[in-house]
Amino acid sequence: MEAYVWRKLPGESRYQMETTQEKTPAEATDAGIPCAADRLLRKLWGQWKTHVIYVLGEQQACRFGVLRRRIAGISPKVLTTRLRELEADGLVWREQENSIPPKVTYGLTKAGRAVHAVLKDIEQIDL
Amino acid sequence: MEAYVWRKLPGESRYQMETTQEKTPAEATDAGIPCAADRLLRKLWGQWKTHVIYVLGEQQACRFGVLRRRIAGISPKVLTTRLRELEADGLVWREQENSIPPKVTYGLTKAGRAVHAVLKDIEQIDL
DNA sequence: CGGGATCCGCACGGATACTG
DNA sequence: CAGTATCCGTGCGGATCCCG
Repeated sequence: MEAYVWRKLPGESRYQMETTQEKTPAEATDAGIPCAADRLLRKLWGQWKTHVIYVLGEQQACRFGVLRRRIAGISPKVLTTRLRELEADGLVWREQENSIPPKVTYGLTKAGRAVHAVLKDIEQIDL
Repeated sequence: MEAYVWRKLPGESRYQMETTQEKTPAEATDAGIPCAADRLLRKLWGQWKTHVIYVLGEQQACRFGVLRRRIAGISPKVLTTRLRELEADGLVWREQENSIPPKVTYGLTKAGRAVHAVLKDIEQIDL
């Protein structure tokens, strides 16, 4: 592998490079695999997500307003969005009581608690 | 906590809400702490980063071109950027040989190997 | 080979206002 | 209370070209 041709031809000002396609089947296929860890970590991308998991992990359940107050600086819109994403990813459940005033409670699913545990582990390791 | 006043005044069409500032000092301070796990995970945000760590983790050291070929679809510019970020975060080292043709080698630092291990762990857990 | 320089689109997050 | 609706700036990633 790693063979190539690279030279400055006489009379040319620029260098020329010709790669001789030496990609092995292995090299061609073993790329592109979105690794398992990546799938999980992507669910935690974006601001606030880990923070939400943390707060929800400490309590059993939590209402929107409490969450919002415990996560200083987050706007309601963003908090809603993050919660919806986490819910779609199966990490968070949502329970709505159609009363006046409205009352919505959030909590971690089993998967969510697993992620919370992972976060705790990572926190221990740190660097 | 969680006390509030909320009512529809006679003659008004909209509801009124007055929050009585009930934030406890605890609630006010325990937010905003960027948790340790977050610090580490942020280093892995953005596309390709975990992939780069993976590939570098499997070999001891790796040249730019090889890396590029093993990560299908990444552009050289983006790969460079990611590598520079990982280097700045202390996860990757870089060794340059000022020859013609240039020859640059990358590898994981101790911290990088730790992260690689974490990735492997997460992969096991998955969901 | 291993990049740097540039341009460009758009998704993401923030701010503000409104509502049943 | 627990959201939606709207606007808006920027940052990230991709594409392209260049270079010793």
